[in-house]
Parts: sequence; C-alpha cells; structure tokens
Amino acid sequence: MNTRQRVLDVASASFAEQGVAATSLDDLARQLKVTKQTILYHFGSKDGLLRDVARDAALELHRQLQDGLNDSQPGWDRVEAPVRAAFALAVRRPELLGLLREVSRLGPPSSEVVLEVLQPLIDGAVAALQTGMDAGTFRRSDPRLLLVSAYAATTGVVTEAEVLRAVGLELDLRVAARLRRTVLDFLRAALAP
Amino acid sequence: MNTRQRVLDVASASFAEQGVAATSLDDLARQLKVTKQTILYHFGSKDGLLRDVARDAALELHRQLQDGLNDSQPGWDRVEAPVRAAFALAVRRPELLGLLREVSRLGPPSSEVVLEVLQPLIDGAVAALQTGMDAGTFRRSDPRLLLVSAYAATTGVVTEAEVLRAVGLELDLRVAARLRRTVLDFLRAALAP
DNA sequence: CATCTTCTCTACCATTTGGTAAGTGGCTCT
DNA sequence: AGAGCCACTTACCAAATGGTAGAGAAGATG
Repeated sequence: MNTRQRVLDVASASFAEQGVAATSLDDLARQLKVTKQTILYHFGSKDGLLRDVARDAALELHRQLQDGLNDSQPGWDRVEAPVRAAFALAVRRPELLGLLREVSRLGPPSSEVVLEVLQPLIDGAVAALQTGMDAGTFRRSDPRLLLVSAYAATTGVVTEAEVLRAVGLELDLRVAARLRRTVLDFLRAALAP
Repeated sequence: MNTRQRVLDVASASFAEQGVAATSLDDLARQLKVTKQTILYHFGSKDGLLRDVARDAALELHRQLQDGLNDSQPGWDRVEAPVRAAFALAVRRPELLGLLREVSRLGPPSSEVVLEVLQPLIDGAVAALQTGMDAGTFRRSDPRLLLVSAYAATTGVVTEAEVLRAVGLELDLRVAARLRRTVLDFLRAALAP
C-alpha cells in the first residue's frame, strides 16, 4: 500500500489512543518499519502530519454524515440518520471520533482544518433544526445547544471506554446499538413537539 | 501556600489543558518558580504526580456530588442534583472534568485511583435508578447506559470548548446554565414514566 | 549544643525528541 | 545513455525530557 496512506492510518490510530504529544515520530516509524525521515519527507513536520491526519478524519466523518443524510427522509429521520452514521463510523473506525476530540482539544491550527471541513454541515444542521422548529415538527429550543449536547452525548459514549468499564460494560456491537438507542431516545424526547 | 498543594493545582490545570504528555516537569517548575527537583521530591516521579493529581480531582468531584445529593429530595431531584453539582464544579474549576477525562483516557494506573474514589457513587447511582424504575418513578431502561449517556453529555458540553465555538457560542455562566437545562431536559424526557 | 528531619537547591546524565543534510537506487522522459 | 525526479535511506544534531546524587539552609528535638 501507499506509504503515505499507511502513515496516515497508523498516525491516526496512535494520535487518538496515545494522544498527539505522547506519539513520537520514532514510534510511528518503528510501527511502520520505515525511517522517521520517510515520514518527514511526506509531511514535512509532525504538525504537518497532524494537519493531514485531522483533515482526513474530518473528511471521513463528513462523508459518513453526508451519506447518511442523503439516504434520509425529511423530518425526524434527518436527526436519526447522522446519529446512526456517527455510531456506524465509531464501530468501523473506533479511533476516529477520539482523534477528532484530541484535535479539538489541541485547538488551532489543526482544529481549523477540521472546522473548515465540518462547518457547512454544522451550519446546515442548525438551520435544519431551526426550520423544523419553526414548522412545528420539532419542539422549540436553541438548536445550537441541542446540537452540541447531541454531539457530546454521541462522541462521549463511544469514546469513554473507561467510563463504560466503570459500570461493567464494554463497547461491542451490542452495547453500541443500545447506546445509540439511548442517545436517540434522548433526542426524540427533547425534540418531540 | 504549601508548595505541594501549589504543584497539584498548577499540574492539574496543565494536565487538563495541555495533556499529561505535553506537560513537562520543567514547564511546571518554571510556572511555579521552583526547580524540577522540588516537584520530584514531593511526588517521586511524574507518574506519582499524576496519581496524586488524579486522586485530588476525583475526591473533589466526589465531594461536590455527595454534597449535592445530601441536599436533595428523593425522586427526580436525585437526578437533577448531581447534574447541577457537576455543572457548578465545571464553572468553579473549569479544568477539573477535562482532567478526569484525560486520566480516563490514559487508563490504569492513574485511572484506577479515580475509580477507587468514584466507584461507590457510580454503583449507588445505578442502584438508585434501578430502584426508581422498579417503583415506577422512572421509565424503565438500562440504568447503566442511562448513566453513561448522562455522564457523556454533561462532561462533553462543559469540556468541548472548540465545539461550542463551532456553533458560535462560548462557555460562560449563561451558556453553562442553558446547557445544563438542555441536558436536564434530555434526562427528564428519558426518565419520565 | 548537636543531631535529625524537611525542604529546596546546584550539578549532572542518559535517552528521546523533532528536524537537517546529504546521499542512493529506481523510474521516466528525452 | 544521460538528466531529473521520486521515494526512501544513513548519518547527525541541538534541545528537551525524566530522573539521580548530593549538598545547604531552617527548624524541631534530644
């Protein structure tokens, strides 16, 4: 496979699990069985690598959400679809949402590229919620707060493995499905007119 | 003030904001205007410092939650009180929940000491939810999933400053109060019989 | 007064870190 | 066949990292 893509994959996993600062280029190089300079050749610097990893992750989330939305009916399904998409992504690439959280914590400049990719989707979601509320399809509230809460609940439950362990659960397919239902119940209850 | 306590305070803030790996003992020493060896004298090693910081944070959260519970009435108030307590703590010490999240991501051994402190509270919460469901006070569902979702939503909204920014908000007292209401609305809707 | 403990310091050190410099082998294009 | 680019290498390096060794000052205790 493409060396560049292999680096992105391994770095993405390691950045998400160990954190960016705790991941050294030497570590990555060792895992990939290339030299550190190969990584630097492709990405220029560690920050450059992080930027590309972040963009990749944002693009994948964007694609997943967009696909979900494209297959959805207007109304409640437009809320359910992105949540289902996010959970599906969390199952397929467990590290991805954790990575986006890490990037968001680090703030600019790496978080900028994520926002660039996702901002239109965010704005669209806020607008859609507002429209639904104006039309009486959804109960009236602040769509921005609702969106943030939904995001926090969704990424939280699939990211916090240690917290799940504390209540005696482990994140497998079944638990993920039940968590998704819980989150969707939250949302349905909060949006029901 | 006590040097030991000053180290704990600064380390707690830095571990939460920069992450543990991105915080060097030299950084902390510089901020505190002591030498790195003074820190090592009090905590033995960086891991030792992290353990004590984690325990401190867990104890403070425990105290806050317990105080909230002590002042609460049976029934719905037992759900609302800890959420209010968590939000109050997030306002008073903004870094604390972020720190616990960081510790939870790092996993054992530092996460062990947090669990040791909070596990009884977690078990108590699950039991209380179960009792309420059995008594018909709450709608029936899996109390563990509910607890995890509530935790994820609560810590998420107060931790993800960057996400708030993406929808054009900033975490101040007013926004925190409205987020708290949103989260409580989620919970009320999910628990109403 | 002498001694012990507590706390902080100066002086080092081995390792790891991100990054630079300078090739090397292979492929394509002319 | 030779020129040039691409992907990757070996050889370094300065700075930062967590940690050790040991000493000095201050107060408590006999």
